[in-house]
Amino acid sequence: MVDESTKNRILQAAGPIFADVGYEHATVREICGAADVNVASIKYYFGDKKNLYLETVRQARNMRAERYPFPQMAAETSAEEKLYDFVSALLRRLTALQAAPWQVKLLMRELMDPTDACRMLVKDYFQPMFDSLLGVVDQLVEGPLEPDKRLKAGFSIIGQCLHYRYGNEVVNLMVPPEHRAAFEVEQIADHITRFCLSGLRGYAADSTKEIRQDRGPAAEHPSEP
Amino acid sequence: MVDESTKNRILQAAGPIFADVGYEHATVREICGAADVNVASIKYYFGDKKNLYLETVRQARNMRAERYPFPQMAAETSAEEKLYDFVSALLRRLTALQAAPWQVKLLMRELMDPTDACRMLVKDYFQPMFDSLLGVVDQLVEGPLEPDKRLKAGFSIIGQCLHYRYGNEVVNLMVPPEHRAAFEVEQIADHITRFCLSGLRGYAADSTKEIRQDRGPAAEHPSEP
DNA sequence: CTAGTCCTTAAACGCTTGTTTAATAGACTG
DNA sequence: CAGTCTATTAAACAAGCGTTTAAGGACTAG
Repeated sequence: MVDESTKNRILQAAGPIFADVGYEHATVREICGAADVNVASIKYYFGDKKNLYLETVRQARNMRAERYPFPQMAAETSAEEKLYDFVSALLRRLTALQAAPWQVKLLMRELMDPTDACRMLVKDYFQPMFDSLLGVVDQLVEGPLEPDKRLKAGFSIIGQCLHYRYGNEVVNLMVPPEHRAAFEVEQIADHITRFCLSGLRGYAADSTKEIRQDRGPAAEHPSEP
Repeated sequence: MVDESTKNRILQAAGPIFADVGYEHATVREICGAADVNVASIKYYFGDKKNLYLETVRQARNMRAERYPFPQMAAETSAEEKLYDFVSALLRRLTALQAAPWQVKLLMRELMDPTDACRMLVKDYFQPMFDSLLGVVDQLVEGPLEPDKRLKAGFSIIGQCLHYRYGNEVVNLMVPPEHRAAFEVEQIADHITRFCLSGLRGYAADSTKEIRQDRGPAAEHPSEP
């Protein structure tokens, strides 16, 4: 049933390895060892390592795309609930990344540190998610939002989520052990959702108010050396 | 005046290189070339490459620490204004990172991808910033916040800022060119500040309201393969 | 002057990397 | 059967890496 061809065995072996250690740290010898294949096969089937990586990313994208045509939310679900679902699903994917399938790991790697032409597919993998999020945002504010504000609101939401992945190390250092229990996915999702809901509500409202009193360009840090 | 000793020349040369290309991609030969010094000097003065890196990070931290005892805000400044200043300063540091001094680049690198024992100094470099932010948060909400909520609020704020660095590539891909102009530091800072202000205001208020109606553990994505 | 310490040097070592070669075996074809 | 194309192999290649060696120069102290 499964494709046991040499070429495919290489791809199957390369996926998890690239996902775990990244392009640079992955060696063709390790990949070929895992695939139980001679090193020369890479030249034979893929030309070189870079090309193998590209095909691996492509494969990961396709596998995910057919597995997840991003979750359709029922129309009757409230926008608030949709937001929570989005946030919680994203958080879950990000923080459970340790145990995530290699396809997700690999795509995340590309998201954080895009290589070459792959950013094209980063785009067509993540854009749909983002658009669906923006749809929820639209429902949450009364009246249409200017396009750039719409985008910024979206970034604010996913920024808060992604921080628990990007800044994972730092978060752990800053949360004292006795409060560690309050940082489970559900509770973080709950916080972010509330924060964003009330953030969005007040958002359009006071868009006129000035934050800073006029005191010149002060409060700037001294210029860098 | 300046320390022209061989050891110091190596450190001066190593800093920008590690900052630019990271530990792995930096080669001792390149560093020694830049310092105009023999490769063996690294063994002589630092033992090995890893140790040189450690001393370089240490040096960067010290230089920044004496340059920036994190900005004291005047007591009469409003909390709203303080928040804006914080956000805008952080954004500026992050997005102007292209031209940032190597010390900042290097420390950021450690923040995003901590190596070994260095996370200790990641902590004592960033914790003070974070604490000062939490102080501002305290002023912005009426009544004391539970400790974990306080932390989460802080993470929400810096998460939104950091996203413009971490997700820089993706942001650029998702912002169409005609709205690019609306993504200058001031405007992003303005957005984030407003979003957080109204987020924080409503935050404590509706902490009782349930977001999700009870419909079981649904809306979960299908389990990963 | 001599001995000893500190520093610097060119060269090589040993290892790993991606890539390539050339030989081989098998399957299919005319 | 001879010939050709496909697939696979062990081995070597060339380049880069961090590290080490051993020798010698420059200087100071006895």
